[in-house]
Amino acid sequence: MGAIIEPTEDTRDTRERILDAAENVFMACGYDGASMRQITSDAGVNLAAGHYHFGSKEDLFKAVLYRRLRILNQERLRVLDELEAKAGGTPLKPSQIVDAFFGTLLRMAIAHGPRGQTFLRLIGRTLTEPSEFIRTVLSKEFAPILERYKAAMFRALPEVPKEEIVWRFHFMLGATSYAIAGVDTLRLVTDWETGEVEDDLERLLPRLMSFLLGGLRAPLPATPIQVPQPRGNGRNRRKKS
Amino acid sequence: MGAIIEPTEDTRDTRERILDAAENVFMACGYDGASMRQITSDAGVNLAAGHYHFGSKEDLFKAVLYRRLRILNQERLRVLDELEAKAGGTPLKPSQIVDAFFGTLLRMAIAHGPRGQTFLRLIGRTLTEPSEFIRTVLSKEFAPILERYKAAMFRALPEVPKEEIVWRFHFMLGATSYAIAGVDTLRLVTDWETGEVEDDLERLLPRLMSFLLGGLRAPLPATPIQVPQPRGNGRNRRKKS
DNA sequence: GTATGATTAAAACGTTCGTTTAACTCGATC
DNA sequence: GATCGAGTTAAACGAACGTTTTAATCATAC
Repeated sequence: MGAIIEPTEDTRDTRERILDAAENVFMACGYDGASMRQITSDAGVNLAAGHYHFGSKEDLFKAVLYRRLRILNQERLRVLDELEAKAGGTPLKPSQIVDAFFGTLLRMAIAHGPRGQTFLRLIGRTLTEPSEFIRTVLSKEFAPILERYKAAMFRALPEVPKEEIVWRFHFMLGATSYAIAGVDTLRLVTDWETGEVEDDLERLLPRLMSFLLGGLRAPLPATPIQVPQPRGNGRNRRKKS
Repeated sequence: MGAIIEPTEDTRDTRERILDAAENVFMACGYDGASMRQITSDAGVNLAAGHYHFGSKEDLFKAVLYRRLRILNQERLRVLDELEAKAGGTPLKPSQIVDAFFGTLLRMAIAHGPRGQTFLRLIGRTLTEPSEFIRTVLSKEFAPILERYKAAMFRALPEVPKEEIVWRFHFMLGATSYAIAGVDTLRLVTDWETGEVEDDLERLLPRLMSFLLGGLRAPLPATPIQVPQPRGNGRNRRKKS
């Protein structure tokens, strides 16, 4: 403190102001529903400033995604690296991998406060938008991460067919994205007895983790045509009831 | 057959042609991304026909949702009624309830062919669109169904806190919606070894059901601050590892 | 002070959107 | 065969959109 001016709403960089406003509007309205006019208006800057700093609406959307996604996925890689280093050559436990991927996501969102949660919901929405350029963005940013985590999961569950693991990872992604993105939707549908969203986000982590691990460890479905399995297929297949 | 003309693309009702085209476009582009011009053009009808038959874009979207959602949810109620009638007064098994809700969804989608799958993905997308009028539509259509299923679930799992059940139902909804809506998104991200979508939809059901039930039955998370429970609070609270 | 490069501001461009209007077609009804 | 109403068509409306242009502003270096 002293001579340095605090980054208040009025002194923050125009670029960041636009990014923050865009994050909000894109989350609330979706990519197509958001307009540059509303974004720049919310940010308190001129309409042309958006194009001056980011070029186009598409590039602004990319910038919004990249800003936090890059940090998140770097952290995801770092945590996985650290776990694997500690484990030496032995495979990780599935719970460790799940926590490294989904736990990191939620912990970072919590750490970033309301903005983190906004971004969380934006991601949840974005993953269901099949627009061409959005898929390209997601593909480029997620592909290396998912490859690493897939590999770790294959090593952790050698007796489970890879196809099943991939599907279950997909299910876990869905449960997580949706749990965050759709909170208000379903809150409106049914008057369930959940508290405030802010409180919930911290309680959500253990809840979600339990669910994800339960699903991941569930007995494999009785496949009508079983993919030829080399060996050792009969383990960890019992459920409790 | 004979004098009756088959409902081909050219003889079907204008209304239905518009509904089908709208279903496709809304699924592919989202509500905001879709335009009346593209919908009516795909349907091979005049632009004004859309407004003549449905009034507005909003009402067209509602009509698209209602057309199948009504049937789906009626069937969901019917199945649940039938199960509870068979069970007499005893609570249902959780697996029965999950299958009645999510299994009915997937089976109906399979039964309706490609159109069923399109609708499935449309629903998956729609549930993450927090637009005001969409939430109203979903609320009105889903509220009674969810109340019935929630009640059945509470009866089936009397020892589990209701809050946890609701959350896990939420997670299950997410895993399901996303598993369908996001298939292509993630197929692009990672080159996982899944076959064709059409084949997958039938294999998806047992896979998804295993995952959902595994998550539903997972040990409850170790809650740091337990909500005051009237009685019988000490059971099934252990995590397994 | 003046020149310079980066940023902001206001205004307009062309396009596309949802929606409406008005004319038109056509089969059924009397 | 004139009437009428439901359905269809072409054309246009005003608004909102992304984007561009042009001028004004500002700090900084000479």
